Amino acid sequence: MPHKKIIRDLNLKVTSQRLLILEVVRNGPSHFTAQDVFESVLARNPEIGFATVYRFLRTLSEHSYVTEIRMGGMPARYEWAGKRHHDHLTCVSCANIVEFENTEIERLQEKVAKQFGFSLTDHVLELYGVCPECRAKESAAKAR
Amino acid sequence: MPHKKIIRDLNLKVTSQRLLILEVVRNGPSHFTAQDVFESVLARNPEIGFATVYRFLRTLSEHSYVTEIRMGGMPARYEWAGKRHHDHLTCVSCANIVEFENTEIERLQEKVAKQFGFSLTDHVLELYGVCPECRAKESAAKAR
DNA sequence: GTGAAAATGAAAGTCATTCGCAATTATCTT
DNA sequence: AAGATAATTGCGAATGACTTTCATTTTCAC
Repeated sequence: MPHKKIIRDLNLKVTSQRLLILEVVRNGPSHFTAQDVFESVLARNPEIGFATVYRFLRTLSEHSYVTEIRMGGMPARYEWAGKRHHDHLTCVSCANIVEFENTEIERLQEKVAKQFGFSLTDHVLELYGVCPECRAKESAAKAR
Repeated sequence: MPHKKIIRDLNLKVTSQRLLILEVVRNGPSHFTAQDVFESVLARNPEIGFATVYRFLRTLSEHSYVTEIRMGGMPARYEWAGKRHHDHLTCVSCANIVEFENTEIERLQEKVAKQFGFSLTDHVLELYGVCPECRAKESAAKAR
């Protein structure tokens, strides 16, 4: 979908800043913070304010164009929501993020909600661990 | 375990403020924010500082005496970690929290981590939905 | 083109949390 | 039990991630 159409779908005016933000969000790395986006955008247009980036990212996430993940303390991470639903497995040592999907877990979540009479609207599943590379490094360090 | 012993186990000095904080944490509601604790503690000792509560709660959570749950934006919620592991199902409408445990989900999480070669250290699973009471209210409101 | 309404940038404001530090206290040491 | 000593505290100021405000541009429907 062309970027202009996305903006119009949101009932917003098409501005150069919004186009630039979309450009960066869709062509950059898949996980990014508002700060990341702000910096990339700044490089191409030094006249942009970071409030504009925040504002637009918020709007995009409210309309499910991007997914916002807020884990305690640290800045919110975003990602373009085009792809299928998935959760994250994050390395606590190097911050590398792996995406996974597991329909079995999803199904069990629904089941739990139903058990308590809740209608499920959303969920957060974030796994934390040590990735293979960091595990290797750690055992190497221990052997030394 | 007596509160003094808990504090000594942490290699900390036994002070009246730490004892008071433990008192409040262990006898109050099971889920609480630092602000909640601060206010309860203030009622019994008006000479206590906010930072002291935060500092001690942080230490307690670092040593797994309490569990800290930080969801984006809002203040961190804590709970005494004595009980068995569980996750939360939170009502987005009235903020009521239901605890649940599901070993099947836990097992699948381990499996996912193993698939990617990670050793799992931690996880966050928070389900959001509308509780039975709020669902009833909502449909009543709609019918009006 | 024109003008009303929306968007923007810069700066100030929030809010939860953390820090710096001088004054106070708990726990040795003797 | 008194003093030494090192941790702890309360306060206010600092931080960091947003969020809002508002005067000034821009956009776009006519």
